[in-house]
Amino acid sequence: MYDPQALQAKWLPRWEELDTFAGVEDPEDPRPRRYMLDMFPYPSGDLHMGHGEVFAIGDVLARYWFQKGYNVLHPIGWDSFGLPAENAAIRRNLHPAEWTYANIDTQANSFKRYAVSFDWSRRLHTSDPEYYRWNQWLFIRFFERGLAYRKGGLVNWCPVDQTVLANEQVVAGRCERCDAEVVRRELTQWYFKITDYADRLVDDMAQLEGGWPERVLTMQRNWIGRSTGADVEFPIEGRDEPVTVYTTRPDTLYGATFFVVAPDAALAEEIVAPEQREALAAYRAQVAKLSDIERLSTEKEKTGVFLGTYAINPVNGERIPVWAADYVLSDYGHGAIMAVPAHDQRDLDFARKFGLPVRVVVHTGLADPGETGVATPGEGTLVNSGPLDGLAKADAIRKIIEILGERGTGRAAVNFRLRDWLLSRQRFWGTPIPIIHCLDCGEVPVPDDQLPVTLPDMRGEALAPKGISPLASAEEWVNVACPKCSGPAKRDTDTMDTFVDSSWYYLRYCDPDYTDGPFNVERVRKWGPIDQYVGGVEHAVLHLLYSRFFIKVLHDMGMVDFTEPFLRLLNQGQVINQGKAMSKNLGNGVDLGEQIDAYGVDAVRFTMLFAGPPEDDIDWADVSPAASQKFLARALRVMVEAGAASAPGADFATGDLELRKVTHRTIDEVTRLLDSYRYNVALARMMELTTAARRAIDSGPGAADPAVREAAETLAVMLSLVAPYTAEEGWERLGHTPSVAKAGWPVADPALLVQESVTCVVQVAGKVRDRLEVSPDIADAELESLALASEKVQPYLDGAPRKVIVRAPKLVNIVP
RNA sequence: GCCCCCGUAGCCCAAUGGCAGAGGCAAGCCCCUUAAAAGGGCUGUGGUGUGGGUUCGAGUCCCACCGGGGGCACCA
Repeated sequence: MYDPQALQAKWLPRWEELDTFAGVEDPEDPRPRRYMLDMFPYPSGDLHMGHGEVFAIGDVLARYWFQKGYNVLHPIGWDSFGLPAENAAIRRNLHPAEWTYANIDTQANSFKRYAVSFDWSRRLHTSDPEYYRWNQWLFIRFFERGLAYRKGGLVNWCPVDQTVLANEQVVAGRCERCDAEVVRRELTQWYFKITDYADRLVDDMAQLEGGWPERVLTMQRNWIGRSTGADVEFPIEGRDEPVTVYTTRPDTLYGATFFVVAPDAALAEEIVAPEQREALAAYRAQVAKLSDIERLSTEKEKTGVFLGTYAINPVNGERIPVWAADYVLSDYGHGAIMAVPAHDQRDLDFARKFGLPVRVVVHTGLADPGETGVATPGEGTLVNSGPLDGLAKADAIRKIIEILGERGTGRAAVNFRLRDWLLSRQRFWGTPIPIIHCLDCGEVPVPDDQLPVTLPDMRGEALAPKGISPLASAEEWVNVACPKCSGPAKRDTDTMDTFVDSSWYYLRYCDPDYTDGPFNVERVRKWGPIDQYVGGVEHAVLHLLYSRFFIKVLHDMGMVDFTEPFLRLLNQGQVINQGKAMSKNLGNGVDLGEQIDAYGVDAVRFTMLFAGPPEDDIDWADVSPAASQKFLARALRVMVEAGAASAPGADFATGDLELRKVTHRTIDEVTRLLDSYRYNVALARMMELTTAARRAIDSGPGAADPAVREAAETLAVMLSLVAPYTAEEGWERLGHTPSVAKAGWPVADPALLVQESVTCVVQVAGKVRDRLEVSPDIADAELESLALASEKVQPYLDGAPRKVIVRAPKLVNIVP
């Protein structure tokens, strides 16, 4: 009788004692190192089905590498700062730490039961002062390098969470966390200068090709949005300084028929003619009322207002009207554009709405945009463009940049969609920003020897969001002496985005108790970068982009010797139920703990991995943990019966040849399948091996045959990756000492992989007409004559064949 | 609207351009059993969403369309 709960009760305490996966930092350790990392969890409650999947996937790989003889780093920690703890604390009149650390304990116990091969000695929590101290230390280093700065401007404000958000945390105008519609607010906030690294963030993706899912790379590329073009200076009537615009199509400069500035930019107010001032003010008010969601709608009609002033086209001296319109963004490029309606759909829509002229300057062979309303952004020959006439796009761009350069009114330029990372938050449960504001000295970093700046003791109602950070009301905490002049000063009361915490936690795992810096540089040199990262695709442009940025900065600081943190990335699918995401509303939730209680840890892990490729979603309604349990019981019986019939150390060479071949073919295939992350197929092969061993026991050479032991031992080791309890029990029943995790990965004997004969298919015109048993190393010519001589083939041949394709030893195709 | 991925048996899924089926679920049948459960075994008529194309040969490569999923969507 297979009793998974009994196996768990038996082995879990034994494993605690054995501590098989404790980290080894012995410099003499000859094993090559590997770093396997799962995205660390947020302690929102107990582990759920999604955790069950990610950690099952990660654990197979970690255990596989361990069995193969690598020194594996496979750590766990908690991303334990964040809003849910704070909201829970307000609701229940607690300190956020109470809720947080209770959940961490729950999750830690669940992880242990789930038998994930973590090195528990490296555990960390980002909400520990020993951890966030180093967030502060890093912040100050960034500040010193000009990479952390404060500026005022329009920011995204989440009215529900009562804090600002980074651009990356706004999805289609809504808060990524709580889905509330964000509003724009004018506020002074802290930023990390990620835009300084925009080029490298794009260029270094070359290192990740093949190791990261293509779609994640695409999403990052889109997010960064690098484009190349030119800056062109347009004089404005009645203004001393020209206004620069950015365009990706400088070749169409002669087609500019009007000029547009962002209505919310200072420039609009500055250049508006007195008689249009009122109109602009009204338009600005109208625009300000729009939500982001309305503003971003592509369905929206173009709106705008004439500013009563004119710009001068620098290449032909033409006078073109200046408008303000909200389809021009104040924070991209220079907040102003030259409008070329013939070759840009947005400009054309605007021109048609307001009766502005359309001039074709690229002959594309398509109908006149002025007539059709369809812009022609494609390639073509330049016309109506003075010196550019007759040129193709690329040449025209080169030429016009040259002309502008000579006159000093333009130059080649690169622009990015990426904005700086807004990192301050008006919430409590995060890392205090280690800056002291002094009236005389300005922004003064807290001296390193005074770190960490710990959070004041606040709980319950005191944490309720008020639109400013709760820390502001902790007066004793806020008021300090300026570290520079000792005068009265105030601490910065914002806390850091928790994505700061997760941008470098994987470095600290290498030596989590290190006290001389955020991480042990030598240890990171040894362990880094991460060989395999496993986690959800929801972080494609959040955590993953921020981490890449951090590593590049740390590289420039000389603290790490690599430029990309994660060499390989695997995005596991979601666990869904009945075709839909699990949710309370739908009432289709499945609880991980309940599944484990019903079927056992091993069966749940097995089911997660067997369901399909790891990146596919698993519909729990389509899979059968009961069937997984049945298989594990069957596998364990094979191991138990083999163990009862023979002793360890048998000479496998004397065993049944047929079974031995199956075993070794399985080793060969499973090894290759695991190397390519095809766990579902690898498990199918293990099931086949189990069936073969079963058959050998029942109707073959019998349980005592050494080949049966060999198969059973192989099975125990392979299953240890997926079903550690079952495998451990089987390993013991086979007469071995725990732990099976240390048994070592089996190696296929090449002599047992060769087949004496292969079935060769003989086709005539693609249809199978005969099968021949041939030697696997038969020569093409011999196989061809054998095939042509076949009696079954003869009737289909009419004289000499036109062509014979031979793919020895498996196929011959005769074309009559 | 643009880009990417995926459509194989009732279901989940396999198949270096070479016999469409490895594994599992469900279903049916058989053995074991007094019986049931447990256990062991047997059973696959879909020709790979549709239509073209390339090839000696296409589930696999190319084109178009249909269906599902995802990303981007005033970034000049």
